[in-house]
Amino acid sequence: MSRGPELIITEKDNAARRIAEILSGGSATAERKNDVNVYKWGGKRCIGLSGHVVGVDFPPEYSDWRDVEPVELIDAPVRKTPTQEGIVSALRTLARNASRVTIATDYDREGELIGKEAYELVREVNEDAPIDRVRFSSITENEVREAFADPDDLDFDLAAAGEARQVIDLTWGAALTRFLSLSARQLGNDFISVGRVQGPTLKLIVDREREIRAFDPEAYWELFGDLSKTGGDPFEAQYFLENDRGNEAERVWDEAVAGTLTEALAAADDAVVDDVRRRTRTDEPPTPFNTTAYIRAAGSLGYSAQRAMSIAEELYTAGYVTYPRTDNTVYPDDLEPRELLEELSGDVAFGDDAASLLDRDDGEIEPTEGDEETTDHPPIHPTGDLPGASDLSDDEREVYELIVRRFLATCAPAAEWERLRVVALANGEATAIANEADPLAALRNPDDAEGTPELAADGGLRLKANGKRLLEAGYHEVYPYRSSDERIVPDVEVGETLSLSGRRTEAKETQPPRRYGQSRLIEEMEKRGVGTKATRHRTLEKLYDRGYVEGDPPRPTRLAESVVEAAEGFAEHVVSEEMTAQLERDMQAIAAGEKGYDEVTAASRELLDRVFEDLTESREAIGDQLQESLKADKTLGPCPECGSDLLVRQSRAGSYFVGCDGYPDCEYTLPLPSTGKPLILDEACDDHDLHHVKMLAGRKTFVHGCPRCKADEADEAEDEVIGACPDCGTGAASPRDEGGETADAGGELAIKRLRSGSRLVGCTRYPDCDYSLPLPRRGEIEVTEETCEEHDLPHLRVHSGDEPWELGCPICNYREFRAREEGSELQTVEGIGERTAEKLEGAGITGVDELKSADPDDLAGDVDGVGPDTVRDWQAKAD
DNA sequence: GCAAGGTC
Repeated sequence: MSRGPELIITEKDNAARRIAEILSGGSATAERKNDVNVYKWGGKRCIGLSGHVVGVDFPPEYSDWRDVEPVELIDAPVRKTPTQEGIVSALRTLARNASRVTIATDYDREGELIGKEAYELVREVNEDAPIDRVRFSSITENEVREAFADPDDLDFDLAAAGEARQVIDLTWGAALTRFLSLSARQLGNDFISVGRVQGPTLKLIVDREREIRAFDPEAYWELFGDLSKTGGDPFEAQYFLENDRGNEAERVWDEAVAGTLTEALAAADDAVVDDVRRRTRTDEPPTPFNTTAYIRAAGSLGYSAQRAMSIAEELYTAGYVTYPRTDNTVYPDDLEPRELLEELSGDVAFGDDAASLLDRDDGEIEPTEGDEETTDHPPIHPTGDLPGASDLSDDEREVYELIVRRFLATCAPAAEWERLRVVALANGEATAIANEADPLAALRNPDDAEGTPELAADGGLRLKANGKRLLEAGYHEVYPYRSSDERIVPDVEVGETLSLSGRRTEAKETQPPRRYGQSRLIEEMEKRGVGTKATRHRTLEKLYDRGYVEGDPPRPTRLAESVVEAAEGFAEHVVSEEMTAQLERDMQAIAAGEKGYDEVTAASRELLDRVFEDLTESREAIGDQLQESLKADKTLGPCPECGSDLLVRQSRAGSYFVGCDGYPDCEYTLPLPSTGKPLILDEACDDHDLHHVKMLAGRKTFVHGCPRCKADEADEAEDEVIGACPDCGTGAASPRDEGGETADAGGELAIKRLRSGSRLVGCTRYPDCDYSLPLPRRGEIEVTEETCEEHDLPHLRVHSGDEPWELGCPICNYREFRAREEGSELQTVEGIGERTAEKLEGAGITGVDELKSADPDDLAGDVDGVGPDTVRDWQAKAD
């Protein structure tokens, strides 16, 4: 047996570094091998993989989509090949002379499989060294030491469960994806994919869209009035009816009854308090963050799921927060909340709040726990290493504070609310009139299957008001992301008379269910067991990339509907969450030794064989349907010249425009705005029968409308001259170019409207002179009497929204705009956020070039809270 | 070029 060093293998570099630190007592040194860190101390080496370093795939003879029938993939062999050559070869080199190997990958099923992959790579070069497995769910001194003191063996059954999943996912995914793509002749980048996770996720979105489309709105009425004590503030109360089962109804489903009740309400000047109920309610602090809860909270701050995960990843690699991909909602025993709170109390933003939790009278700190306790990683929480003032961008800072405050909240006391419910009976004529109405009709909800309930004994017209008051702010003191708004209803007594004013009846309609937002979808996926903490947000991204959903909240395209329909008809399994559930059961059975890998994969292949029997017969019909949908997703409406369809197309340069399906016979086109990606809306133009277009461009998203209307408006609009062109007009200072053309060619500046919908101030001699200044897309532009002395141009005023705003001189405006852009250019440097950029601008640094050429010591003297080293750091990063 | 699952 070899007497070489002992080798420890982890799932990722970060874990390798920390484990080396713990086991070596801090003496480990790092060394690069093939771009991989190897940590070294005494007779030990520790290397981190990068998740799976080998992948499953078919042999190369199956790689041509046209040569191989998709059905052949079902029984094709599946191989494992290295996908991370550098890491694999480093591992082989280290393993060759290792005397012992310890697998320390993550403590979950996928970690066991990654461990087995490492095991096999080791065995290829070293037949003898004993190979152990250690398991721990958080990388802390105690857990790691205990695990290494008592190592275990790899669980080959558990790893085999993971391998079964790999093979089943690959065969189903590849065979069906190729089948759909080939049948619709979509072979380039626009192939049509399906899989065990994207299938049910897409069906979830499409099913909701079907519900929305099938929804039939129902009219109803609600009545309100404002009550007040003498001299007191008014508070809103709502009409309701209560039956003998104690059920309350606020909605009136009959227009005539609503009319009578409105009359009754009008007849009352005051109302007598009939009932006052007061109770306190405990509002428990939130549970620790797992990935899904974190994505949801970041979502309510306006971050997409993708963005939230990438920021968390940054914070993790920088060492400020723990691993962001976790299912766990229970802190490990090792976590000392008191110590962590002490470390956090050093921060300027949340330090006082952290300290306030340490100062509580009862002294005890007992963090909350969620329902999900797993072995993978701890819940996401701050590490206690505080970032410096300029270490984070603004977004990173905001998200970091969210994670910190979530931790604070889990250590904070519950909040206490007082709920106050007041019921008042309208006085005067109201009762008599109200009793004329058929209150049964008022209470009858068409959706209520229980039938008509008995009425409460007393008639009349009753109003209720619900108030809530925060008695103990509790965790809200440290966690401002959940509403702690109060609704004040004053203290009143039974029998007290309140005056009634502000009576109103609101006509409403029932609303269709809402589309799922991104974080809501991820929550649904988790609830249904579809995907994992590390993949759910990526699956969503994939649906966007594949052209299955657009916009936010994601809306399915026609293509998505056709794919789901085709799957429902022929391969229901792949759009059903039951596929994952079944697989999960099989994996449990393999892990428990009750079923074999071969048995499970063979059964899955048989099922896929049967799917293909039906599918093959309908190949053409499915292909036609998919192609039709692909075209429908791009169709705006009829071409005015030839009657074919107008389609959204993309030029070779990448810009979007509207072109005719009859091209090249018909060359009709319309321009689209240059910013954003076009989304075709349901709404259509009455004049041209063309669908409206929305341009998706993040925060700059806007509705363009009917592209033909926009082009017509531009054609009809007169240019409005506002002055001389500074490049070629009267008084222009210098010769324009060496082509002999001189200044003072008589060019004038005019407000112009382009066919693409944008507006600008440009030279009347365009295209000979291309001087131009941008104008906002929205609002009426008024040319005022006021003149800019510097540029001899009128000030402009923009009328959009409620208040007109002053754009001022268009040249000055553009100059300010450019300055702002330059300022924000600073933010492209890692570590510089909005606030830091502002400070730098205050010191006269407005662009990256200026930053690079600045003297670090001088600049540090001019900017608060920034040292020369930080400046040098920025300068290095800006290069 | 297909999936889903790791990690960066």
